[in-house]
Amino acid sequence: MYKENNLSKNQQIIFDLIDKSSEPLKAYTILFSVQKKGIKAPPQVYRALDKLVETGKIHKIESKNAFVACRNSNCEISKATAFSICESCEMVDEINDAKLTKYLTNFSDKKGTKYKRFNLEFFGLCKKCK
Amino acid sequence: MYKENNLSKNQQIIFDLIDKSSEPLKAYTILFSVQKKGIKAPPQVYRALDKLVETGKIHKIESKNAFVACRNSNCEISKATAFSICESCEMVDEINDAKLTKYLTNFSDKKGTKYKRFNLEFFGLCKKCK
DNA sequence: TACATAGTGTTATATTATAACAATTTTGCA
DNA sequence: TGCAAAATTGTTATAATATAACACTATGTA
Ligand SMILES: [Zn+2]
Ligand SMILES: [Zn+2]
Ligand SMILES: [Zn+2]
Ligand SMILES: [Zn+2]
Repeated sequence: MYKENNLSKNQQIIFDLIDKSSEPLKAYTILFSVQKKGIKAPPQVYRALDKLVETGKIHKIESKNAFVACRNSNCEISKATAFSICESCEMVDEINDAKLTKYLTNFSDKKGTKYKRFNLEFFGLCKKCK
Repeated sequence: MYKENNLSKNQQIIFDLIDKSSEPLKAYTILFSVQKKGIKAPPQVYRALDKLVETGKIHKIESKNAFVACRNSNCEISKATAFSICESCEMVDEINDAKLTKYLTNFSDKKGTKYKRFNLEFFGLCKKCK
């Protein structure tokens, strides 16, 4: 079963839920939603989330402790993530901007250090809320 | 007492602790450290932290749930923050790069939306750990 | 003084996340 | 095919992070 799509049963259930959601989902919201499917305890949810984040299927919105499905081509396996977050309605959109990604991926600080990963969160008002 | 430096007693105690620290501090680490000074309960710590974040004296490192003192000129009151985070030793440095700030402050997405605030976290290895 | 705003102290509780252990399923490969 | 390693699952308990609610005190300004 695992081979077919490389997601395990719990991972698939939880990914489907996140993928269908129009807003970021929190771990315990997910837990309550999937209890009817037999996922009953927090570790089951967190383990699936960890794996999905690791493989770039989902991203964690750090400022919200919530998870969204990746809408890009897996963000070079999550080395370069950027989001816009509405401060009014909580909406989150993944930003897919090649120039921005390039700029930040190539960024080096004053000591000349380059970084191998970044996460960027923009805050403001979405179109609806403006 | 408040007027002298615009920080209240608890705010000053907690700011001093964070400011002197060479690494990000977590709320409960702070709580344990200041109990001898009479700050005994989580809400006292979180309220001070909230105010210090709000006024730009400290920043929250979202990926670590920890707090650092601002090392810039208060980051235009925390509208534009960027950090480098070592994945090995946990060290965090605030990035102060005018070009980067300008680039991101002026960034507008494909729909032309501009954002009023951002937080950027870079991950990699610091000089020591490389 | 008197009022509004900000800060404090306290108890309890909500929310987010992991440790630890036993069992089963899947996978890669001899 | 058959076996061991790796991944996944299930479960209980607990750790770590954060807020609600309420009573009270200090401060700034009119
Ligand atoms: Zn993505
Ligand atoms: Zn909105
Ligand atoms: Zn700063
Ligand atoms: Zn380091």
